[in-house]
Amino acid sequence: MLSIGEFSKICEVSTKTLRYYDEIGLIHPDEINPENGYRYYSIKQLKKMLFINRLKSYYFSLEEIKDILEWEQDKSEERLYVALNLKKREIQEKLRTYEFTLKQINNDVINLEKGIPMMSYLNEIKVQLVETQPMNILFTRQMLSSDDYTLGYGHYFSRLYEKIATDKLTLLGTPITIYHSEEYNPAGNDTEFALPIEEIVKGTRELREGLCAKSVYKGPYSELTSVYAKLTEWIENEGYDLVSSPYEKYITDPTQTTDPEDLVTEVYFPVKKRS
Amino acid sequence: MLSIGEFSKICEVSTKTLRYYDEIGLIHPDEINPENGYRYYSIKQLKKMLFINRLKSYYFSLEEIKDILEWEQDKSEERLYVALNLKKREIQEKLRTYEFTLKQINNDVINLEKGIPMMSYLNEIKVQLVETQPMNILFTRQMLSSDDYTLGYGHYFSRLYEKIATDKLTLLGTPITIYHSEEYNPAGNDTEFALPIEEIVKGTRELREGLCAKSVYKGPYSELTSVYAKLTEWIENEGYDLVSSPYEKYITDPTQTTDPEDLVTEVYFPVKKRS
DNA sequence: ATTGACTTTACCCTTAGGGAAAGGTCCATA
DNA sequence: TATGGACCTTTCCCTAAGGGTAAAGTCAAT
Repeated sequence: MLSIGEFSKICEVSTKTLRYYDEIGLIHPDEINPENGYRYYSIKQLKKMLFINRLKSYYFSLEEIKDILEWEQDKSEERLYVALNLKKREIQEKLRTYEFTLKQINNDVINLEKGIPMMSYLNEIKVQLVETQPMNILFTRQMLSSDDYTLGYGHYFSRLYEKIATDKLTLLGTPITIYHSEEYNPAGNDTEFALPIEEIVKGTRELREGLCAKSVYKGPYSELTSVYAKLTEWIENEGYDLVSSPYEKYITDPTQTTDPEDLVTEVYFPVKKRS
Repeated sequence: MLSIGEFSKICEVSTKTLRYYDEIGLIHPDEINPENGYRYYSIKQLKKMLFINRLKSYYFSLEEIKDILEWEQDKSEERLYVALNLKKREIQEKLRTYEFTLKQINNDVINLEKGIPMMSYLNEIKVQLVETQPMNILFTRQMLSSDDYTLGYGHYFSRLYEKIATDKLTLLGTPITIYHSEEYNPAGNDTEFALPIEEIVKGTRELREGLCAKSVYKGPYSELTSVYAKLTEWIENEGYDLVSSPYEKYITDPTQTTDPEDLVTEVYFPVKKRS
C-alpha cells in the first residue's frame, strides 16, 4: 500500500488532485485507515490513474472520464473507440477556429503595419436610405442559437433550394435572412431564412416594400455586428425609427467564396421618419 | 442614450455581461441615473464595446483587454501591434499542442481498431536488473517546473555541449537527466542535466556505479510517467528499495528524430535489496 | 390605475483544482 | 521516551467570465 504522497509521486499528480478525485468519486483510495483517515492506494490503482491522466491529456472533462471508467468491461472498448473519435472531431473543430482567429489577427497586424487603426473599418461603413420593392419570398422560420448559425444556414437554405428545384420554381435573387428577435439572446433567436421567387405558392409570403436604411459590407460575417451597430447609430442620429425586422441579403455565395474577406452582404433596416 | 437592453441588443452582448464589465471596470455606462441606478450607454461607447468584442474573439482575457484600453492614445498602436503578435504566438502554440494531441489520439484509435487496448503498452514495459559502471559526468543542476521541460532541456544541454566543444572535452555517451526531487511538485523539480565525458575537470562529478532497475522505453516522452510507475511497482514487488535519484538516458536525439514514437529512452532506478 | 416589459441588486453555480490554516499522526533520532 | 520534522487530515476561500434565479423597484402604454 502506498500513502497519498508516494502515490502522488509515482503518478506525477498532486496530493490535492488525488483528494479532489476521491471527493468527486473518480478514484477512491483502496483503503482508508478508519482511525486517522489516511488514504492508502494500491499498486493496482496505478494503471487506472495513468489512464485518467491520458484521458485528461485528451481534453476529456473529469465528468466524461468518470463516465468512461464506469462503462462495463465488455462494451468499454467499442464505446471508448467512439468517444475518442468524437473527441478527435471536437479538437479538430477547435483547431479550425484557432486557425480562423489567427487569420483575423494577421489581417489586423498587416493593417497596423500599414498604419490603419484596428477599428477604422467602422468609419468605412456607409449608410444609405433606399426604397425597396415588394418581394415574394419562400421562407422558413426557426429559433436558432448563435452556435447553430453556420450549420443552420447551410441546412435551411439547402432545404429551400431543394424545394425550388423539386417544385420547379423560379429563383429571383440571393438568399435573405430576417432577424425577428427584438433583442440579442444567446439561447436562441427567431430567425427566418428566405429566397425570393417568382411564383406565389404555399410557403411564400410577401416581404413588404418600404424605406430602408441600408449598408453594404465586404468582409467576414463575424463583423456584421458592427454593421448593425452602425445602422442603429445612424437611424438614431438621423431621426428614424425601426419599423420591422432587419434583414440581410447575401450577395456572394459563402460556399463559393474561399476568402471570408471577399464576402459581400447587404444589411437592411426598415425605417420611417420619427414623428 | 441607450438603456442597457438596447445597448445589449446592438452589441450582441448580454445585459449580464454589460453589468459584469461595469463591475470590473472594463466599460462603465456613460451615465447612471442616481435615483434608480439605471445604466445608460451612449452611442459613442459602441465602438469601444465592439473593440472589446474583437479582442475577446482573439482570446485576450478581460484583464488584458482592460490594460489595452488604458494605454495612452499615442503609444497604443505600437503596443497593440506587439500585443497582437504575442497573442498570435500564443495561439500558434495552442495549435501545435492540439495537433500533437490529435496525433496521440489517432495512435490509440488505430490501436483500438487492431484490437489493442489503450493501456496495454504498460504490459510491454519490461524491467531488468543491471549493474552499472561508474561514469564521469559534466553536469548542471536546476529547479525546473514541468512547463519549462521542453525548453529547459534544449537550453541546458546545449550549454553543456558548448562547454565540451570550447574546452575540447571527449563526449562518451548520450545525455542524461537526473531527477533529485523526492516527490512530484508542479511548481518546480530539482533536475540535473548531464553528459558523460572522459576528462575529470571542474564541473564534473561521478555518477556512482551500482545495481539498477532499468527499463527501455520507445515512444514519446509524455509516456515516461508510466515507465516510472512501472519501475516503482517492480521494485516494490521484488523487494528492492530506491537508494538514490532515478535518471534517464536519451538514446535517440530528440532534435534528430521526427516522430516522437521513435524516441528511445532508458530509465534507471538505483536500488538495493531490501534488508 | 394597472399591466407587462424592463431594470436593479444579491446570492449561488460552473472547472479543476491551488493555497493556506489549524490540527492530528508517523517515524527516526537523541 | 521525548521530540522534531515530515506527512496527513479537514475546512475555507480563491480562480474567469459570466449564467440563472429571486425579490423588488421602475417605466411606458393602455
